[in-house]
Amino acid sequence: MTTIKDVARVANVSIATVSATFNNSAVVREETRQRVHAAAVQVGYTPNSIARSLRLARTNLIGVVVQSISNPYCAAVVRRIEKAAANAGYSIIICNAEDEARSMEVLAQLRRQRVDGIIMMPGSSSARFVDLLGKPDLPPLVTVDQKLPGLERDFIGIDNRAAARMLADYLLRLGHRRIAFITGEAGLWTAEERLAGAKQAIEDAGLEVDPSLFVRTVFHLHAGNAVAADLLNRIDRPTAIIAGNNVLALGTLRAAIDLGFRCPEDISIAGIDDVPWGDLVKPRITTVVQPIKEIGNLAIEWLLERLSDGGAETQPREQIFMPNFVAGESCADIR
Amino acid sequence: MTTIKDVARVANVSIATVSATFNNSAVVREETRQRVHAAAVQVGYTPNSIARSLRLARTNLIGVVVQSISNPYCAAVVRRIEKAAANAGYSIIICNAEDEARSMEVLAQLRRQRVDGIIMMPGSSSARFVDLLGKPDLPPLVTVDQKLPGLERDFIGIDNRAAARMLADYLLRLGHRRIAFITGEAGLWTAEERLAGAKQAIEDAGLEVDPSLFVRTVFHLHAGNAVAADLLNRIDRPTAIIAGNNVLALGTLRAAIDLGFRCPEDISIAGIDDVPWGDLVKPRITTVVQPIKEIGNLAIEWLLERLSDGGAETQPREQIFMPNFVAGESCADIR
DNA sequence: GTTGTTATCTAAAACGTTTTGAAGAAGCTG
DNA sequence: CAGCTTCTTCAAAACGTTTTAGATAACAAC
Repeated sequence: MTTIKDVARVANVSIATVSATFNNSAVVREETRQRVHAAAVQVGYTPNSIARSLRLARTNLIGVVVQSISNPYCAAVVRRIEKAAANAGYSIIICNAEDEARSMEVLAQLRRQRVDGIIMMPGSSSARFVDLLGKPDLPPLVTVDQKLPGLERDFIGIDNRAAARMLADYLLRLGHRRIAFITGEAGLWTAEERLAGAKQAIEDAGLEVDPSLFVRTVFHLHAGNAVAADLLNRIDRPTAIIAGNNVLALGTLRAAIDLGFRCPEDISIAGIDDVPWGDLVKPRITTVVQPIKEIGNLAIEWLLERLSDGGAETQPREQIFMPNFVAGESCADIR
Repeated sequence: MTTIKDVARVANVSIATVSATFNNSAVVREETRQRVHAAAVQVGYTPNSIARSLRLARTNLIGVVVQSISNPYCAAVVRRIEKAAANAGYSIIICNAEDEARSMEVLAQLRRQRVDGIIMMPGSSSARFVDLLGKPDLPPLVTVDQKLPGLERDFIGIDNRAAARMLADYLLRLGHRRIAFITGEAGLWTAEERLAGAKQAIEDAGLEVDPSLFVRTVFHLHAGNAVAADLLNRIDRPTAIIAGNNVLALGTLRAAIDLGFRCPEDISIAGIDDVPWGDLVKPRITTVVQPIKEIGNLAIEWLLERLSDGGAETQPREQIFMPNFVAGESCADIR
């Protein structure tokens, strides 16, 4: 692989001049600039970012940590992030961190690689993990989606209470009185918030919440399936089910169909989070969707601000987007 | 950020010894090793991969180029790749390359970053692009999914003719005689192969192929929707439609439902490629699925072989996996 | 006492850049 | 012509590692 030295030799200048030329420094004479460029083409020179990074102590790399890139919500956000990052001259290293142990490894690895910053969609929220993320020796870090209690870092997410409330209110207006809610693991911020939002909406409507209708599972496909089946098999089954997650919504729908229920005639279903090509599922599921584009863009914007001079010192910021209600065909009017 | 020098000073050894310690060299005395480790902890040392990469001329980075990470098929493959790469001590830089111009930029960027290798799922197949990919100054490269004509590089894909043929044969056995086929852009290898496979199956059954039933579109959601609607609105509409892609299959299903057709009673639909949580769509679409896990693992395996000593010289290899037929509920028996 | 051998450590060079301070040339001013 | 600017180029140092060739010490063998 050819280096700046080869170019310098062929162009008959010093390596400093070649460097200046490639960095568009104004001081190099036009004629020299052309000679250098010609030489670079001749020897097939490609600048070495590694050497550059070492010298500048800046890699133009951003680490992106997600639970699984095959989760379509993550993938959509990552795509926005990659796009915005590329525009700003940054590349992204993507890391799947299924569990906490792997998350720790991944963070250590990113530190070794001297990424300039990290965007994380956390999957776990243990104290030890929060501790690690809070350490000042980690590069600038923006957290997305899952808010970690006690973590003093930039955070971007949605109003999960409002999201659940929108769906509950909608169902209440349609006349539903027995509304079930399936949510994710205890301790996960989004799961808790969504649960609280739904409960609040029901209470505000002057109804009594039936705790047995509020069930937990893991944010995973087949788990949702089983839990939904349980709900549907009850004698006093609910007339509507809100799923706390896109995957759970589909799982619930599938369970209902498999048990011979029609949606929305026999059971109404609504979900939080978009599902990819959700508008192709029949019936179209009523849902609240996150502004993924804005979330991805803002994550990069904030991170780049922190990377700029003086950006490191400012207080942690928080942006809570309002999700959008999108009516589908999965909820029946039973008034 | 602390360096090897700080560790050396605190441990009262030379930097060479620190380096040897961290690289588990056998020559360093046990007592020294412990002193070094203690010093490293004390000063909070994290090795600098950048410096290491510069010295070793090896980055342990792999570039992964996809059209869009939000395509679920890509995401699934990328996830396998990331996992396998991480196991082998490699990180991946992910790049979205929607069009050819962007692909070129991305490749130049990866070259500057001195990635050790590249895995690419190409979106375009122009001669200029193939030319660029064939250049020997590119790092080792494994192409996946889309085979580029005339490119002398490792390739991993599926037997697309067989995939289309499986579906066509299945529909023929069910009594269908007017079978339509929606495929992607002309010139794309997968699209052409699938088309050819379907045609062949119909001819082999002694039937005449009606060219007007073989239509093209872009591998994109709403395009598929429109094309499918066209087919369904014909007087002599087909009794079955094969979609050349997961997204097209869903688009076709949606178009059918929107036009008031029932699937499979009024129209049978089958597709190539899995769709994420495809088993949640009602009716479950009959499909052939790719062995994504095997594809991802093999891509890394081959790439790592090329990175090892002498791996660069071996002839380009090709692995064509056989996809798996998975019957759903979307095709009617009309015998 | 010389020579080898082994075990452990180190100084210095190298990897490919960017940047700094200086130097040479050319042009202008007085 | 001396002195001052301005323009352009360059040598050398630095970034943080790994590796090579050698140094030192301890010990054994002759």
